[in-house]
Amino acid sequence: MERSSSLVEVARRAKVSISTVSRTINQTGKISQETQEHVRRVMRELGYKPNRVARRLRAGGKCHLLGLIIPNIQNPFFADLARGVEDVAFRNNYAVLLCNYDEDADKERFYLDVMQQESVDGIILPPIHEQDPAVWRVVRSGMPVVCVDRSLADASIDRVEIDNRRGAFDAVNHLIQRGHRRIGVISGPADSSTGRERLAGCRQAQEQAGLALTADLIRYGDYKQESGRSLAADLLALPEPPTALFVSNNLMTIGAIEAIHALRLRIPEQVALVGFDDLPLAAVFNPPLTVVRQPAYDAGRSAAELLFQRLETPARPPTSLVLLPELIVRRSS
Amino acid sequence: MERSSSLVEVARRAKVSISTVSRTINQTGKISQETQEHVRRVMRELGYKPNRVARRLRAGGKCHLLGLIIPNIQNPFFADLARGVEDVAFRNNYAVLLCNYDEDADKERFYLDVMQQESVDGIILPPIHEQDPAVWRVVRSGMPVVCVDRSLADASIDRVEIDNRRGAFDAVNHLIQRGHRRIGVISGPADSSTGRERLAGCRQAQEQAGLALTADLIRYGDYKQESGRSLAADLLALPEPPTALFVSNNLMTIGAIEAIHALRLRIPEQVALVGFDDLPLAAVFNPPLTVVRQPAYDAGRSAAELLFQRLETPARPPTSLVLLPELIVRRSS
DNA sequence: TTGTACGCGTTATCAC
DNA sequence: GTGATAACGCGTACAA
Repeated sequence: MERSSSLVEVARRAKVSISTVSRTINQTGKISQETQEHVRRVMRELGYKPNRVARRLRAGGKCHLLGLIIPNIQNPFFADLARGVEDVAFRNNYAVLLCNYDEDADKERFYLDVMQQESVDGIILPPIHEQDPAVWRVVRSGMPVVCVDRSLADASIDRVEIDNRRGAFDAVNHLIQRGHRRIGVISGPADSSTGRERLAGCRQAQEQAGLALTADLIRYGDYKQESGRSLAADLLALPEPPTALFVSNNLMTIGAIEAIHALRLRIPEQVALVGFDDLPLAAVFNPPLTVVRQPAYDAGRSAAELLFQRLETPARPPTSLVLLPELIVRRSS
Repeated sequence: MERSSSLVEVARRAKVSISTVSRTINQTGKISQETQEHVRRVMRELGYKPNRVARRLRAGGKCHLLGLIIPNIQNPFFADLARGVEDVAFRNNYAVLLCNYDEDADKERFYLDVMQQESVDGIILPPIHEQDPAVWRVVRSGMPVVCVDRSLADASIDRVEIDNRRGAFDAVNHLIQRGHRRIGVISGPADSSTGRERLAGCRQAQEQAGLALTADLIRYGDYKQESGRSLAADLLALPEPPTALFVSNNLMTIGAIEAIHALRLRIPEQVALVGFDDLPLAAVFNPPLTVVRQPAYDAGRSAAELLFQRLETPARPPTSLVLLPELIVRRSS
């Protein structure tokens, strides 16, 4: 492989020392105007690009690389989030090392190791759960970490959350306003913070309306399509079936629609439906889907901005940001 | 930041030289069993992890990092593809540096530079177009490159393609079988290989049926939702509008549906619709969408496997793989 | 079988 | 202002 020219090469061609070249690049120290211009010209001629790897090895800081570890890139929510992170990074001339841990603790640990070994400037991630020892280890090592979407059970670290309770509250409250009294809930895993918070939002809305959210109307899924399908089928087969369904994430919502179609039920006349997370086709669906839209892109953007702020001012107090989801009322409810 | 211990640290604690430690890690050279075990124990105690950055700086090879540059992570097709790449990489203990170039040549160039400066082991990407000078430069520099989905106008490099012509042919042929004579085509960019091939497939199907694909029924989009919407609106406003639409990718298909709904046209009675690429909601859509499903995950997987084969045997002749798409007939056609 | 010393491309700390 | 030089952590040729 044709070796890309190094600092030494440039220095030789420009007949100056490597320190002069380095200082020209980094604007550090005093260099005369003419020398600078001369060096710059030579760099251009040689098509010189500083070697990021060497830079990182030396410094540790300012490596212009940032790590993002997400549960599942195939979930549109995380794709949007990743995009938000990436756009901010690109604007700052940073690249993003993006990894996918597939809700698997081992994979998460592997990628956390990789990030540290790559000495990235900082890491953004939704921890797999609230006391994630692997993440804690990284935090303690001094690596800047920003939690997004999910978080650690400790306020001392930067975080961007979405108000899950509020989103679920709005959704269920909306269904109640429309006159529904028996509302089936397909929740996320009981041990995930998002799952718990969304369920709490449902409860709150029901209690406020003087309704009881009885256990027989709650089902716990795993945020995947198939569980949405089977649990919805389950609820709709009840002796006294719910007249409305609230589903806690996008993939399970798709599953719920499958189940509803299989029973040849009409939306919203026979079953009203509100899902958490927007979907690419939701707005043109028939009927258009009422959803709680999470500001995924903004969450990613904010997380990246928080990280850059911390890199700039390492001593600043931890910031906690809460973004509001938005109930988009369309026609399925 | 608490410095993660280095080779020197391990060597000191184990009372051996750094080469012994290095050789123990890399299984290179002869080390006595007992020394190895001793060293390993010390490494575990210290929680030692080799520094990937230093490793890359040294060798250039075996850096266990692989670059993936894709047009748009928010497109489910590329998300699936990325997932395929990542799974194979993970199995080989490789991390993936994933970047998003947003169909923007400048961004693509930026990320290609990053990849080289990071000295990744190899790069997987769909080039932005067939004579992509930035990609060519990288290839000439000796960096292993695998093209996936799209390719360069030269057979001398590894590639994984999907039979776009065949997919488009099947789709349009299907519409013709259903009796359609005026079929509107929303193509991809004219300078992308996928765009051209899919268009060629349309042409072939029409010619075989003795139909003329007149220019007024073809529109060229940019694979994004908004272009699908405006171009579909455009076609449907024709004095003699098409009775069926073939749309060349998923995001533009969503846009086309928007346009169809805006005109209050019924699918498939008033406009039949076939899209390229499957979508999460397509199967439960009303009516369920007829699509050409591309094996995106497999394409990513194959590309990564090809790359690993090349890393193992740099001199092997370039391989070209063609994967078959599948027409899934549902109810929109 | 094991140890020593050098170089990878940078940046930072000296000295001039 | 500018130049020489020591790290950064690792792999490896060469010496022992």
